[in-house]
Amino acid sequence: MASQQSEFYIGAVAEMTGVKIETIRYYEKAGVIRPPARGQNGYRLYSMEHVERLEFVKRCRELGFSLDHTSSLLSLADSKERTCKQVSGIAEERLNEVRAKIADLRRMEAVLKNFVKVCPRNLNPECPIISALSKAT
Amino acid sequence: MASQQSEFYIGAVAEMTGVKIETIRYYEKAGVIRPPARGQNGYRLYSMEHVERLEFVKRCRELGFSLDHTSSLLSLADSKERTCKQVSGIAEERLNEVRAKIADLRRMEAVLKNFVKVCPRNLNPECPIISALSKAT
DNA sequence: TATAAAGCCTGTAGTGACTATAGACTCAAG
DNA sequence: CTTGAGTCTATAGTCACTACAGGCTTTATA
Repeated sequence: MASQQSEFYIGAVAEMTGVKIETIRYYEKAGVIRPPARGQNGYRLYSMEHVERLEFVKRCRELGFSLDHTSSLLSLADSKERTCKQVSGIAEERLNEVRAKIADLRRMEAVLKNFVKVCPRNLNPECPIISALSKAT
Repeated sequence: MASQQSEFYIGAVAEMTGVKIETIRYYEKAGVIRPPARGQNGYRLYSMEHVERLEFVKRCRELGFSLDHTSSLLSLADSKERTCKQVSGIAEERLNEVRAKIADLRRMEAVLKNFVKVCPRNLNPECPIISALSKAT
């Protein structure tokens, strides 16, 4: 609350956020997070604000948002002119992607499940899986 | 059946299989499919066997098998010493991957669905999505 | 005090599975 | 004879990291 100017080296930030050192530097180069101050030795000096931003990015990434979308969400979080609609637009887009991917994977799962079911799993060379992969349905 | 030695240029093969020209060349360089014969002009000449192999690869890729696993499946398809068990081992591995990914995506879906649900999607800056992303749960 | 270990720096290359481009050659049609 | 389509090679770009190599600085130990 007061003027506690706590600053952290990259290693401490990595430990606090669970984002790897290399990834933090990568985010900086990719323009996702702003470059922090530097000490006399050239070391990056992060403030608590940086740590919070990195946590924001981490949560976005855990939801599968691209770095582009993550950057957009981050600037919306900063902007005073943002509208709730803009934010939910990005979220909806991601939700649709996720649902499409689930549908894809469920199709794959069905086929693979059947493969495993019909396969005798023995030591003979005859295999229904190979047959299925070898000719069109 | 007879000695019909039909040969195709890469463009024809791409059209027949639905695998893009560049991808076919990439598969060759990556060692997934064997290099075909070449005509006097240097053009690749594919046999029907090549076409079938490419279709095999395509089906594997549609099930999400890695190129490594696809290569393994392809050589198992060729091998006389293969066992059904080896094949189903690879399929089971992929099935587990697919199920793990579905589980991941379902978690994301749940969160995103809730985001969209609780978001008023209006023109105000207050947004529960931004709030949720900004602080830890 | 010397030195070693740990941490930080930059820059570059590798990952997977393509996709795209540049520049050159060949081939068929008008 | 020229145009356009098809093919060739080699290289770079994509995404989101990850892993070096080689060189600083800082901290801990002998």
